[in-house]
Amino acid sequence: MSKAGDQYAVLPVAKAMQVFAYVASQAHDVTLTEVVQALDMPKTTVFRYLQTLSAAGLFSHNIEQDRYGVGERFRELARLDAVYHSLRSTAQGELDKLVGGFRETVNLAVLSRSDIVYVDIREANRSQRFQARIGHRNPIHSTSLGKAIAAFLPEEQVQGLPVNFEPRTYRTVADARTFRRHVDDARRRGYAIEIGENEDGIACIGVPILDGYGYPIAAVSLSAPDNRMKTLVDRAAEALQEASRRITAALPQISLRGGV
Amino acid sequence: MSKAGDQYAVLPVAKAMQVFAYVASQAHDVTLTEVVQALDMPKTTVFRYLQTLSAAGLFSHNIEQDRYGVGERFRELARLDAVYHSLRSTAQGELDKLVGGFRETVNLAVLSRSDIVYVDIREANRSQRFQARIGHRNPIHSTSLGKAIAAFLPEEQVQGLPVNFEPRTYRTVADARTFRRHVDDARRRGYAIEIGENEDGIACIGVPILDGYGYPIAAVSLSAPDNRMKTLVDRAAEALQEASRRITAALPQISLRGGV
DNA sequence: CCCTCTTTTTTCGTGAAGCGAAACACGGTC
DNA sequence: GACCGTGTTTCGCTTCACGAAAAAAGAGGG
Repeated sequence: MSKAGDQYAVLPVAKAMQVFAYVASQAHDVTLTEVVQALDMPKTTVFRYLQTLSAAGLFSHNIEQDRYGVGERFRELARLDAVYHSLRSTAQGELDKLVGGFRETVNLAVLSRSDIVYVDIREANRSQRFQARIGHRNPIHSTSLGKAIAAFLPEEQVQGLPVNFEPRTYRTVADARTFRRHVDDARRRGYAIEIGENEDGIACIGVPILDGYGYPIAAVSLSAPDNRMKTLVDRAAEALQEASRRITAALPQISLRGGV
Repeated sequence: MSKAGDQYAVLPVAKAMQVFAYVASQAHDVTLTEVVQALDMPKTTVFRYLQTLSAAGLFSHNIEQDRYGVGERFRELARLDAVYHSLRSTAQGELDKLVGGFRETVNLAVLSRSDIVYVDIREANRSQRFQARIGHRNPIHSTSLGKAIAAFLPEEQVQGLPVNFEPRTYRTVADARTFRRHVDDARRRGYAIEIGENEDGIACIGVPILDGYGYPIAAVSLSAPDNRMKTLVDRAAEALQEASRRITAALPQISLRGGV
């Protein structure tokens, strides 16, 4: 494989990845010597990589047979990536359609601990200063994205959410009761609204994206200055829900349960 | 994570795996500084790991945005593993049932280049000396496993098989014509037979395992001394086909195409 | 348009630590 | 019981990974 030329390559890492790729592409669990012969590396070196990768959980080491195979941690990461990858790629077209139809900013976000994380953002209007960026976090309680996801989370998981009710504007939801009401409303309605609770003058309407098991793995939202938003709430909610349904349909049938 | 105590751990590899896990578990493509902050590692170090992992194809480096994400090579390996893992785990019970029902050795194998590779083996009779082991290879043309798979491969792929017709016993198929006939017979019949062509005195009957797209990703076989085999060909073929169908049904709906 | 701040890339000398030969231990097999 | 073919362990020698700090490349902002 390419190893010269990549001037910043860290050799142990590059070689360990060769081992990784070999083991992962075998249908059976492999032995130390098998890897050594296949990759023509010193026994000690391969031994150490196998140990290291096993310790990291990417491999599982079957002690009684002295065989190494792909580990559960790797499979978790792979499942997570499969879902997220599919989410982003199928959402792409839908986001484009939405931003094209409304000429307002459209966001895609997932839940991560007590925050929502922006995964994709399409700005209709590049002059806005405050827009979020990919990877940025916002609280659950101050965004329509967060409320939309919370609304469709299993009850016990909503309880467990570490919401801190940190105020973002003077309108930010400040206590559990109000939050609860907003979330219940969102569940009943099928979409969440947020008016200047995260950023003054900006309103948002958010819709969850459910996976095949009804679990809200993400949310899409449309955000606009609140005067403009008033006139298009209904149309936007409808369009967002349609987009969400289409994204759900294209998602792989994989459950994430505790994987996040 | 555990890093002390693992006396053979190679630090660069272990740390690179932390980076790997972080990137893979984010829903969005990440930036260098984001990883640095999240993992609290020196910037240069993380930079090098990201470069190394990108060079290995496990990550993709989005140059214009300077973001790193999971790469296609990783996804390939993940798909491959998902299929193989599922294959082995769902085959397990079926193999047990077969060996219990017939008291003969049962094998599970996949195709790898010009060989079949044993993935699981259940020996009814531990006194046999010649049995294959997990990971061992045998030629396609001398085994019922190979012929069963070849019989259900797309035509152009059968042509491309680098079969060398190396003789294993005096009965081994020695030319393309005969091989062709055996394979065609197997396709017609739904199972392949092999009588002393791989090992004197041992006969085998093999059935392909198709994935959801009809592609033969593996094969199961029952092998027995040929005198015993005579009396149970029909029953065995039936049982193997039943097992194969059940395994297929439990396989994930993922296509492997050129991934092997 | 230039200036400034942020983020990524490059350089470089030091010394920690990865390397691999070879020796050891272990479990089968003849 | 001696002999493979395994997987571990040790050990001394460099190698090569490390991270500070500087340079380059972008992104805003005045």
